[in-house]
Amino acid sequence: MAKRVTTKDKILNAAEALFAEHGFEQTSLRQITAFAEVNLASVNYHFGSKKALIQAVMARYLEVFMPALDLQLASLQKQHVISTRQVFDCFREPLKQLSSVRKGGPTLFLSLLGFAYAEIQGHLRRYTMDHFGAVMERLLTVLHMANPQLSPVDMFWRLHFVLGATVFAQVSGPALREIAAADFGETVRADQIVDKLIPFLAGGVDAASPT
Amino acid sequence: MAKRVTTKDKILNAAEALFAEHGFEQTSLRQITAFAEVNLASVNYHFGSKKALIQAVMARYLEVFMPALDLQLASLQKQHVISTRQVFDCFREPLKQLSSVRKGGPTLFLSLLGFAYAEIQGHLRRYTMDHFGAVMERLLTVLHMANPQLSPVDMFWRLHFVLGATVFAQVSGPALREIAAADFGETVRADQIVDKLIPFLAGGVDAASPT
DNA sequence: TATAAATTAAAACAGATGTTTTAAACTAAG
DNA sequence: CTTAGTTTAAAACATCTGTTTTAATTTATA
Repeated sequence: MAKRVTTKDKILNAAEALFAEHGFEQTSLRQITAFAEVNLASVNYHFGSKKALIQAVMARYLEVFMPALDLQLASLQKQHVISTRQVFDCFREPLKQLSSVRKGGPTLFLSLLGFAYAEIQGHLRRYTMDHFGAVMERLLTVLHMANPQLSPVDMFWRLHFVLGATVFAQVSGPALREIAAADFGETVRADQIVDKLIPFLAGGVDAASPT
Repeated sequence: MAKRVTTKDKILNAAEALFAEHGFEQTSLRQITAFAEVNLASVNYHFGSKKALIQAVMARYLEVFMPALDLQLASLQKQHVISTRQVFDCFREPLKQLSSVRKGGPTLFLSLLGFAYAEIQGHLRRYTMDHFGAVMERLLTVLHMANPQLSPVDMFWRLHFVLGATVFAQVSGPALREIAAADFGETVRADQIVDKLIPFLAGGVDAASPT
């Protein structure tokens, strides 16, 4: 008795695909409903508003990712000596688990996160802090364990540099992959960007403090 | 005989201020003309379109910044041994020179650049490559001199991670500075972000290659 | 000063957006 | 089968966007 695909799910899936490709603000409700082959008004009927739809799309991933990340960080936290590299490697497994949400889930999630952070900093910041504030705190804790020589404020800034590089790598990912393929003849799968990113981030965070 | 402030300059100045604060797409022509106290239609009269206005705003800074950067890079290029840190330090002086364009010019320029890159990747990429492609090539050259162990494609990716971190630090700069002040009681001037950023970037680029 | 050109002003235009309203169609319980 | 509740459909709404048009005004030229 396979349940039929509900309108609500059609909308979520269409919105997710279009959001990940073009961003939230650049994607109109008409594009979504046309792609989902449902009526325009059904978005506001099922979700109330576009903003609520965006949150619903993000929630499907965050509810899987955040607890998994928290688990990894908690496990790492038990150790007495922690490297920055280990902290960032904590993101790998939770990211992989997003494949269970959907094929290509890890890449989709990172794209969505990139656009979310790029377009609606305040909005997402509030949502993330409200729902997953504990995870973020644990992240800062283990990062500080890995880099006790860094002052809290310097770590704060570097964490946001990290976010910036990550977000951008994802948002610009498709375009950059094309250029890399054309200029260097090296095809890079979307999920391989993370492999290139993590050493860079760890190197940045581990750098000597500014004088 | 101080020349009166022309409508064209009023528009440029108002647009620059609003663009730097809210981004290009988030700033409407009506906001600009209201702030500049000029008629709405005068934008299209003097510039032709909003896109052309954006380019005009950017050009005022790029025409000062890019040649100055090229000079720094060319000077560094004469040396036989170059560190990544030296490459990034090449940006400091050209940035400072933007104070001659306007008070707070360096910060304004970085904000504009951040929004430009975040919102209209292709558009700005084309413009930059068309007008200042030689500078970008020289930048890649010296970066490769500083890191001969990195493959061209890896350097390509890291350069864009650098861009992402930089852009984001600037776009999110004001908000982050507020948070840093509130949470850590440390006030950071806008131009000091660069001091925190450069060590991070150099550390990231210098990191060992991914296995 | 008279005339031509350049600039400014006000209004309308054409298109897109998120949202709401109203009615129709479907679905499930009594 | 009938009815009540849920869902879908079509249209209109209100607002905003960049742009164009037309006329008035200012500026500069001869």
